[in-house]
Amino acid sequence: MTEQAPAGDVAEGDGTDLLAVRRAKLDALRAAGIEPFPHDFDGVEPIEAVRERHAGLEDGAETEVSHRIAGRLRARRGQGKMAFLDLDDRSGRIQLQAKLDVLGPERMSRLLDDVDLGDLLGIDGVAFVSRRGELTLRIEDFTVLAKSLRPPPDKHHGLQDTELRQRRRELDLIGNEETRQAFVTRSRIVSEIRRYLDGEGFLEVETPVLQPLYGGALARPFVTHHNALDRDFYLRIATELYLKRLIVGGLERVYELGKNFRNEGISHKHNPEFTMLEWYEAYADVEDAANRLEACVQHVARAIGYEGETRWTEPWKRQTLAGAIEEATGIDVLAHRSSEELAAVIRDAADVDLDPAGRTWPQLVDDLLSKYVEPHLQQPTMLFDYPVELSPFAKAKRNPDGSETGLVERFEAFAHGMEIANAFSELNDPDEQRRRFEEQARLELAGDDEAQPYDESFIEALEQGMPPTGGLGLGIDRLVICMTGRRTIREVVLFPAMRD
RNA sequence: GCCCUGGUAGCUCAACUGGUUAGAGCAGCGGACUCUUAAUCCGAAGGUUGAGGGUUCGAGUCCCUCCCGGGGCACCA
Repeated sequence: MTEQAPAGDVAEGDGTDLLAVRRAKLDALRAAGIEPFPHDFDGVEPIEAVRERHAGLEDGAETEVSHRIAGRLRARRGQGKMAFLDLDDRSGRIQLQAKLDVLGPERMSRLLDDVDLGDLLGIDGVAFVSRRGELTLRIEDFTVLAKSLRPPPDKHHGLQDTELRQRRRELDLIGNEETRQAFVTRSRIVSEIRRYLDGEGFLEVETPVLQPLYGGALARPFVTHHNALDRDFYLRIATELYLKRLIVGGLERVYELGKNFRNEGISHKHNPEFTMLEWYEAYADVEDAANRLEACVQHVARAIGYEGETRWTEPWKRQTLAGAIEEATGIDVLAHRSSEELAAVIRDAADVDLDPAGRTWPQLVDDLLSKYVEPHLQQPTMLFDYPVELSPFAKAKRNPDGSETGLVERFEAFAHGMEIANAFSELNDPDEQRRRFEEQARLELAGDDEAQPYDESFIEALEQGMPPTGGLGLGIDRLVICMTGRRTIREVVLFPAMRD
């Protein structure tokens, strides 16, 4: 960071020390009896509302309507005895006109000499439309609301440097309209998801972030330490197990929308902390979860006025996982249920370039999915019927004749080549759940370092009796990527993880 | 963790094959201008080229180490 200029030596200068120049103007305002950091400014109207009020006026039209607005000074086009300025607030931008014959020499000089681009101003002005058709407020009075002591980003190019944009997001938000739009949209997406679920009788709940044992997903956790208890805790990797205990407790429809933490690599679709929605619905199954996901996302897309290429509001494509893999690679994974057998088929497949050495059977299926299927799923798609080995918390799918399929009732939803959601008919047979945990332990020994730890208190909860339940997890950051047309998770997380 | 690639003024970008004093625009400073909108015009400024070392008569440019981004691989959602 740049050093602050020493106080005092700022009254005169050649203008090369940008910070000193701004501090000198701060002093000049105070010397003129103007408080540069006042406490409030009442009765402010959003710029967007001013625009709506005067929509349709002709070029050159005058009004007698006065407005009070507030925002950041973005540009100034001086003309001696008259000047145009642009002011931004969250809702948009509007042009201001400052005239010597309206403001008088004293206030005109304050506005043009002591106010800088980037300062926060309150404006009282009368609306008119310029000769060239721009809605403008003629400034009757103005108030400095906060002096800006650092220069703003380039008024035309904004802030381009990706590192600066993420480390100093406030500058990105000031300088880049698209950034502000993306985060406003993110906020609306989250609130519309809540509105939908609340309207469907779900309760929003909060479960522990610090957990004595992590679980509910396949991932490595962060570890932290509680001093008074002198023991380690894990930051949650999922809310799944606690939420299901609430279903056991009779809350029937619950959701939690919050941060999860996974100690994995960082990429354009992975941030160490990320926002996840999970909901659980008693007396429902995977089909109900699928229909509800579709309804929920469709509600959101309509509510935010989504206008991109993705067909959220049409019925989503649904197919089986095995079918999608076979379509893409010609390999029928269900016909080769051991790692050795599947590895041999993968080696023989002409169009498949994967090294199956040392991979377990579920890992191989996952490899095929991630490399040959997932990247091509641009439009919303649900893949059903996952192998039981990949799904330790999902209920088995049965053939009509009652025979085993080796599959579970589960789907994952994809869009823009990314997984965005994961859902299943929740396993509620405690003995079967215990066997799945033991199978996870076996996989861990076989080389899967992210297998589930055994959670006895969760088993006990299932022994208490959990109703049949449909559960779903939705990656909020990824949904926001898709709905805002951004390329990476860093573009939709305000302060993504970075080195110090 | 590995591979590739980048870091030049407050911001956005130039600078050929290693060659004079590292250049523009915006912002800032001084001046002109009462309907401009990337306002315009005149003038004067503004740089430890990410940091450190090396090669060379000479380094923004080549080499090494480190720091911080971006892309890819691996791992994951």
